[in-house]
Amino acid sequence: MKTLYISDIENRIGEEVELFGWVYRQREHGGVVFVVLRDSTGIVQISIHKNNVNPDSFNNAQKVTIESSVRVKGKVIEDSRAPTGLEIRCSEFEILSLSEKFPIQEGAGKEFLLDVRHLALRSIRLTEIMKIKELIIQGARKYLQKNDWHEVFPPIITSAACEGGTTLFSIDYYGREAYLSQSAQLYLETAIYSLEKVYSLTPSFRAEKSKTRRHLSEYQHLELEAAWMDADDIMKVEEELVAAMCREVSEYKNLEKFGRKKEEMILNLPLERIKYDEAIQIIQSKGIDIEWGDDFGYEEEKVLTNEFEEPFFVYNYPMEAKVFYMKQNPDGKTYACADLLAPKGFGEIIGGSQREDDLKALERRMEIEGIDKSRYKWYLDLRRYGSVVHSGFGLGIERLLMWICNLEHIRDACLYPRTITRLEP
RNA sequence: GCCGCCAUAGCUCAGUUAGGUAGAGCAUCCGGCUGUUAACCGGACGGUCGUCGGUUCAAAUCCGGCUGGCGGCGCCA
Repeated sequence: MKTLYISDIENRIGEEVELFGWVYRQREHGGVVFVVLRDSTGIVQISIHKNNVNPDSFNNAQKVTIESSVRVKGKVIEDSRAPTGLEIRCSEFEILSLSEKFPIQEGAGKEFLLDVRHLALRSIRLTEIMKIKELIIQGARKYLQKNDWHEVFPPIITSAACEGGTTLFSIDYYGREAYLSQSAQLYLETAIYSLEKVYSLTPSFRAEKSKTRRHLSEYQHLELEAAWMDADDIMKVEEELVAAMCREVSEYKNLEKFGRKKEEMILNLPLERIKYDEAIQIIQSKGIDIEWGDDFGYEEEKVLTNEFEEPFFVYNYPMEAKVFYMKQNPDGKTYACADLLAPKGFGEIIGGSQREDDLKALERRMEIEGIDKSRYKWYLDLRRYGSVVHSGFGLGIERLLMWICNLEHIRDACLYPRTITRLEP
């Protein structure tokens, strides 16, 4: 078993070490061969001098191909000429598996890289993005555990829509039509009557034929739901959670590669909160034609989010722009809901609200929006048996990661992005 | 669903405006080089120009259909 990783060798200067990894680059220069070795922790240059190794090792280093797996022995030395300032002076170079010609080379196009995603995942950039994705989830779990949230595991196979308009993927369920879940929310609502504060991290599926850089057909959805919390309470949870996720990322050593500074990942709480009414005014002041009651399109959202440096809330949206299960405000026109928007056009990261806990009011909303109540019997039951003020929200992990890593396209936030046309590999 | 764009060597692309014998860089192969950093230098190899049809003496280039894809909007997290 491998025991030493490339990131460990900075503590082993002057020592003879053995490393296992993959060939990232190979350059031959007459009597010296340079191999850059890659593993999960980073890269290091190996120099193989003809006169310092046995002929087999030198021959191996000469013929080794990109992405071959290798075993290397040598002394760790500091050398400013090496890409990372550290280098292994090789004494043994063994090829474990000689790679066939690796299909990916510098300058490969986006489409081609997606076709060979199983190989493209070896890139340093994607490796780092996956590590940061893991960090934000770790940050979330730490926060949730510390604050006594219970993790639950709702079904992915469901019988009905959770939200009105969005399109569902249907599957054959023993001869009946079933759907892949697009949100765990309604199931989480059922769990708060026993566990009070619950969350789930599940894939959600949207069959929207969306071809934008912010959309996936399958994404990681972190959803929270809590009894005894109103719209203000849940906004506080939202910002604390996002701050905890960002704080975890702030320790990542290569953040500057993504154009981020450590300080930017320490959010200043409370985050700014603006009413929908104010948001409309800001957008109108930029010369865009929008009226009260309209939801923001992408152009409007971009103009608005460019006014901010950190994520911020927009709350109290008009009812016509949102969904039936939200709690109506006393003004009779808006919902007690809030979205968390990332700055600089990255857009909506969280959508949340207080939920309607009054049976009559909920039924009225469903009638107005033309929703078949019989399909939501169990959901309505929750309002018959000890109804309680409660709130919740959903966070798109890839959307947050996209903002944190300044990604141009959300597909880079996934191992295997699922988009309209992309099902393989 | 709507709007716009693209398809030429293994990869990235030029050539299309104005029709006239298919180009470059990288990769691959061969040779050279003991400090390279996407190494460099020399040579070789590499193509039914997505597909079907039309116009023309002549089509990668002009016109039409089809297929595949990209970007954006709507919708959303």
